[in-house]
Amino acid sequence: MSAYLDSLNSGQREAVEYLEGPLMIVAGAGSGKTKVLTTRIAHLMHQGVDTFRILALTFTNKAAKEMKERVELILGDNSARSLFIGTFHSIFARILRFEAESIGYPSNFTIYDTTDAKNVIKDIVKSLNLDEKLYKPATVYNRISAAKNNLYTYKDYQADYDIKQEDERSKRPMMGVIFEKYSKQCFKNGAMDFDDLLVNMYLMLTTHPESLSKYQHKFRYILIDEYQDTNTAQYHIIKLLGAMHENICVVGDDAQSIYSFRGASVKNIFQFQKDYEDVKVIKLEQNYRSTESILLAANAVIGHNKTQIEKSLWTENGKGQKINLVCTFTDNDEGRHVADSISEKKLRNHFKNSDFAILYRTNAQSRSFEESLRRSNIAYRIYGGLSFYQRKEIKDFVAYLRIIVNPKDEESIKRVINYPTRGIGKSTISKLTLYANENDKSFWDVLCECRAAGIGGRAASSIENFVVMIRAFQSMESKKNAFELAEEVGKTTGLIKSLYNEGAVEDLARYENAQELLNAIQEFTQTPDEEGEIIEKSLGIYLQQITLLTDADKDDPEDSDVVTLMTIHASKGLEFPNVFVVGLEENLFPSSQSLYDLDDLEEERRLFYVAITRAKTNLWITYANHRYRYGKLVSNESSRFLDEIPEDLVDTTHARKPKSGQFSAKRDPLKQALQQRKVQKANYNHEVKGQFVADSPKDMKEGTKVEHQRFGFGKISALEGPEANKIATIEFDLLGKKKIMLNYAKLRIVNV
DNA sequence: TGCGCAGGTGTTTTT
DNA sequence: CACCTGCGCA
Repeated sequence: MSAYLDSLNSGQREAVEYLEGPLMIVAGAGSGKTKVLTTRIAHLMHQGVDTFRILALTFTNKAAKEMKERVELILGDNSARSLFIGTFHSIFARILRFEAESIGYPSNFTIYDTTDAKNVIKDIVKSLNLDEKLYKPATVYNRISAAKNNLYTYKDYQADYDIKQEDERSKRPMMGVIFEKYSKQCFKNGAMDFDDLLVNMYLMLTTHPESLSKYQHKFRYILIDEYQDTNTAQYHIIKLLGAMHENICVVGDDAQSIYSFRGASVKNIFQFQKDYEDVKVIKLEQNYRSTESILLAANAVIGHNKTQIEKSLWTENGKGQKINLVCTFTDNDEGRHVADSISEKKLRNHFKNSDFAILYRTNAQSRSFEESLRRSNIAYRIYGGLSFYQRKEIKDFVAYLRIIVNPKDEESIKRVINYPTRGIGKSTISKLTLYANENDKSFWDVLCECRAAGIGGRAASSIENFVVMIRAFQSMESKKNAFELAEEVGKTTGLIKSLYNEGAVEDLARYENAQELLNAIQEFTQTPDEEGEIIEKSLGIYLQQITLLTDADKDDPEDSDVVTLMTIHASKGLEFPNVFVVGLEENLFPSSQSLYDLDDLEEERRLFYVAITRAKTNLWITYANHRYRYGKLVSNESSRFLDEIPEDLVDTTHARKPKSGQFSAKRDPLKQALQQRKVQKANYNHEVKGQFVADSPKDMKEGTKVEHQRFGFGKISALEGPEANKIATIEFDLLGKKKIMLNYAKLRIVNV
């Protein structure tokens, strides 16, 4: 039989082998959830299920990527590549690309990120002459988003009595009108925001029975990760897609539900059992990740929540070290203490940087740790925060590309029509907008006939030049690939040049970012796939992909060894040998916004539970008596959650109020030793680091031993295809057989 | 029209 | 503290 089943415990194995009919896996933290999901997919394929009939949905790209890689690893070949594994948003975007026209959208629809969406809202609030303090873009956006996540259209919204009451109470009676205008504007722009990807998927399925039936047939097996985080829209889509075969497997843990602010509802877990007859429920309660102390602490904390599914997580792992509770004077001391602890732990126990994670409640907390780590010469990486694609210079560049692909995208046109400066000012824009609205024309069409809109003189000729330029780009689209086109855009628009000319240091960085965007597009077009598979690589697809990428999706360099800094939200699903959970203070964690609502407070507690359960071996929990907030030093009480951890599990050596600077270890002998170690390590790393120069495909023959930049070492076992485009089958030491297109793969020959 | 500066304002969490 | 906005000036 299949060897991959052998490493599973009985519950896991049952979950993998129960293929037909609805299945709910209640999987506690660290109980091997990902292993079950990936093995299940591999098992399905092993049973002869076609890859394109399996749909697996996750919440983050990272989780999707890991799942794909692990399936590949189990199967030992690249047959996993055509699996539909991805986030709800990215998979639906992919499907909607095919189906968009049936609901009136162009297939090259633009995907608006939160910033784009807020800009549209800002314009609408202005055009309605509303109080911009009251109708702040973020507030309006959140309200609309919440409605959409519940599948409310603007019509539903306007008709709902309770909503109306609520908006009037908060003095925002025009919310429904803004929602309507926003929806119409996005549609007119051929654009969808994040929520629309769900809403429109639902709309498409419910209004086009033939499409619904197509996807119901196609996806014979559906798997949903983190089911406790699904919102109403996602819930209904899953239900629709799975209605024919009812082979829906959901994995979830109510204790880890931390996205209710995004419309997620734990109720979906309970509802699942009511929606289908004979739902098989399997609980995974053995934790393989953490020491007993860590697990006991986590269980004790979550025990303070009223609402939860009964389960008890246990482990066979040893008791392990006590949890370190650390109190410092200020947030800067907190940073220093964490950096020092990492140094010390590295030295004593020979951990790598990547064995450590610092987890915090809010992104703003990263500052003190960045400083202390930098000072201690510890490499780190912050996940989250501003994505590469949200930087101004990148958004500007992308806006041009978006216009080429989808000229209806008014938002993008407005963003760059006068950047770089070409003398098309505010008054001209508002004239054009007015004319467009009055004559029911798209902004682009009005640009094309700007003189009819009453524009003359210099502005008119500038606009005409702009239109000619964009049209020229559009006609290049069929002749050039995405990279060549983007390069042309950078040159012709003067975008690259304007960045280069600005001269200051940060401008140089922006210039380099623009170059990096070009590199990314180049890579997208040139390297069809890791395995050399060729799929469509149009500019339109590229643009739809990048909006859904976050900073966390960026690949780490192969040789990177860094401490991870991230929010607790972002850490879900990950594990580290050593974890610092920081900032355990009232008003911060639990957040000040959550103190007056039991449900909110319980969600904060679940968040703390998630944080604790990331740790495998060592856990530190820290807090500071004083912290800079808005530039002012404020004092804090320790978090109520700390009192919920049984005392006997905690080491309080550093928990008593220290004097400021107590933990700064200027004369620490450890530090000197560390310096030496660093030098050694650098030498050692040097060999590994060395520039990876790929060898020519011509020199590769059957039997040649090679090294792949990502896949490691292997041997070519077969060659096929024409001389100019040879495809090699390579047996990798770690990953097994893979087919690689030599023209695209980066391989170097290993001399034995 | 464009840029620089002063002042106000705000912090959860993310696809 | 850091970002954004609005205002005033060239």
